[in-house]
Amino acid sequence: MTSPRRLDDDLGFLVARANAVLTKATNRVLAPLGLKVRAYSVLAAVCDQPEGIAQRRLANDVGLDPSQIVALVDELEGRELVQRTTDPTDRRNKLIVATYAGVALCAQARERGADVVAEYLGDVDAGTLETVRMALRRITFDESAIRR
Amino acid sequence: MTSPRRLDDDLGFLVARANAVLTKATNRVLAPLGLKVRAYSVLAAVCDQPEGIAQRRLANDVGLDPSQIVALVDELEGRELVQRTTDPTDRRNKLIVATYAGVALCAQARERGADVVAEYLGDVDAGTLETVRMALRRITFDESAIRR
DNA sequence: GTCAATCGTTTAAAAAGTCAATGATTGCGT
DNA sequence: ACGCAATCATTGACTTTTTAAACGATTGAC
Repeated sequence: MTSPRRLDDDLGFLVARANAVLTKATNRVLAPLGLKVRAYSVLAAVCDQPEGIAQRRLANDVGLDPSQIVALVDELEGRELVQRTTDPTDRRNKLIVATYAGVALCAQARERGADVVAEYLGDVDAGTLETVRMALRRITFDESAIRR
Repeated sequence: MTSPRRLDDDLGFLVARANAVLTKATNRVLAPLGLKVRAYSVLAAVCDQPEGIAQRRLANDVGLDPSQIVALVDELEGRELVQRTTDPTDRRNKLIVATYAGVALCAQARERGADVVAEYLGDVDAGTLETVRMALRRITFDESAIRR
């Protein structure tokens, strides 16, 4: 009914381009920390769950295939940012927990990521910023929408 | 200064996840038209320039590497959705123009893409929707921001 | 009229995403 | 107690997307 008239009115296109820009810029500022956005998102998701999180849930939370999580956790574990232990209550699960160093690095990465966003949206007031987040969350997490 | 406390407060992360969701869903609805989002964006960018557009500018408009445009335009040209002619005023340029069929298919694709967005954000009022677009456009096109 | 720059194109390599299969482990039904 | 289906992490193969360097053709500037 209300198709966009021009390409840069197309929300899907805008999200894609914004993602490309933000990913590139964020990768650049995360490079000194030895992280890329994918590794950062995994680390952050782990840090969000101090009790530890199963890789399955991790994959779901960050929106990646479980097979990719393996390599990413491997890398974080190798750098001692994260610990991998088998869940005693269900030995199929591997519980991932962030180390002190992991939490610290994550905080730095968060800061730098926020700087990038501020670089582009610094002069946007907090209210509209939250509106944007809300819309994106709806796309990302809305269970009612038909997917798959 | 104001880092996100949790991963799903991170705007960059939200954009990335929303992009994944929208891309997947849009690819699905475009499949019957024989298009994917990348080809659609190229076709749409061409349709936005009825006088024709050079591939270089095309690459810039859709945010893809010029080398990718070659293959995408090749495909569209093979399907007669687009015509490629060398610019008489500058024979280095190739001018891309959409055919009738191209414009028609683009309109269909636009419609289907809009349907996907409506699926997720249908109950969001037009005002906030435009706010979201504005923010994304700022990220995508803001020349003042430090890039590259 | 030479030289640097720009264009489209080709090619190669890296990164990211998709998908099926495997072995270990669990919970359920019987 | 036992077998069966389901779930988990992991591996491997495969496709798509991204990134980068190089090339010949063409142009504009000096």
